[in-house]
Amino acid sequence: MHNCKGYNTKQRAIILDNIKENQHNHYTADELLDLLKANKTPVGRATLYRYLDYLVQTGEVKRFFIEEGMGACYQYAGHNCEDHYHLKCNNCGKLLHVDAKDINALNNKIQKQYGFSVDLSRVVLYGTCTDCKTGETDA
Amino acid sequence: MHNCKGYNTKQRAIILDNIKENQHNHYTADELLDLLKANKTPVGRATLYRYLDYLVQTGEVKRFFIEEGMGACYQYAGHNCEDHYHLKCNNCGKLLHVDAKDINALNNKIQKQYGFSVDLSRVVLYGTCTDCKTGETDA
DNA sequence: TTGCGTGCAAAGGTTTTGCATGGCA
DNA sequence: TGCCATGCAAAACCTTTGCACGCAA
Repeated sequence: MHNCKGYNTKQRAIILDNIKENQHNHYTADELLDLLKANKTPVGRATLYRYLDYLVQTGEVKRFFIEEGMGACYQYAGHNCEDHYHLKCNNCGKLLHVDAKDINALNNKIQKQYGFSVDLSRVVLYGTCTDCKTGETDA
Repeated sequence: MHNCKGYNTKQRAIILDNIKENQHNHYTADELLDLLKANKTPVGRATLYRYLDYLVQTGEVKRFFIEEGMGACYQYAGHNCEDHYHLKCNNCGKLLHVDAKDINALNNKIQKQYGFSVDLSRVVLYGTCTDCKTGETDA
């Protein structure tokens, strides 16, 4: 699927494995580099960025912009993201996968009214999750 | 309101006036610098960034990230703040501003079902606009 | 063997910071 | 007058790119 046009290298396996095994977390590029270094399987900076770009294109990995300056965050999403969209909590960083039927209704409206086709796999709505709202913790 | 703790300088008035007068548009920092230069009222880069940060803090101006990578966009919010969200065409890059009442309905559903509060000001839906779909032109 | 993948270092673009000067109150 | 704001340039930051070598198929 994701490797039908590229080579299967040691580095790519390492990168994907690490993201996949920590799919409940999101990492910046630097954090991933550190993680891989800590696991004694370091990977070059350019290699990581290039492969992440590729994984984001295929949809296997999601890229977020959480911090308001710069520094993208990456998180494993999986292959079947078309029937889900994502809610990202600004506070705790939690990523929720939510059934797409509600947003499909919105998509149809947008389609009819504006002729615009929303790419559902890229939908990420930012906000605050239940836990962070009730706990009122500003971390 | 926004100037209760700062000085009222010529530069700040210029910056705010320009953003306010074009509140239907959004600008990157560079675009704002160019705009001010074109109006023959240039302002220093650092001054612009510093004041924009301040306006974002007070809520008078919204900052969001459209392009995946870098370059924040700024837009006057003022009193009639979150009355629209954004549709971004992946092909031609066009940015559509759309009435928020449809997505407000979605937001309410999400709120009830998942207890998640969506930050409407950050909603950007990516997809393909009418022109690019029908014309099939890759710009 | 072919040609993509890798890694290093340098370049690229955006935002922040240090410091001396200028201007508001 | 006191203090904040300004502007320039340099630094900081994240990401991309060029190039020579290495490795998968």
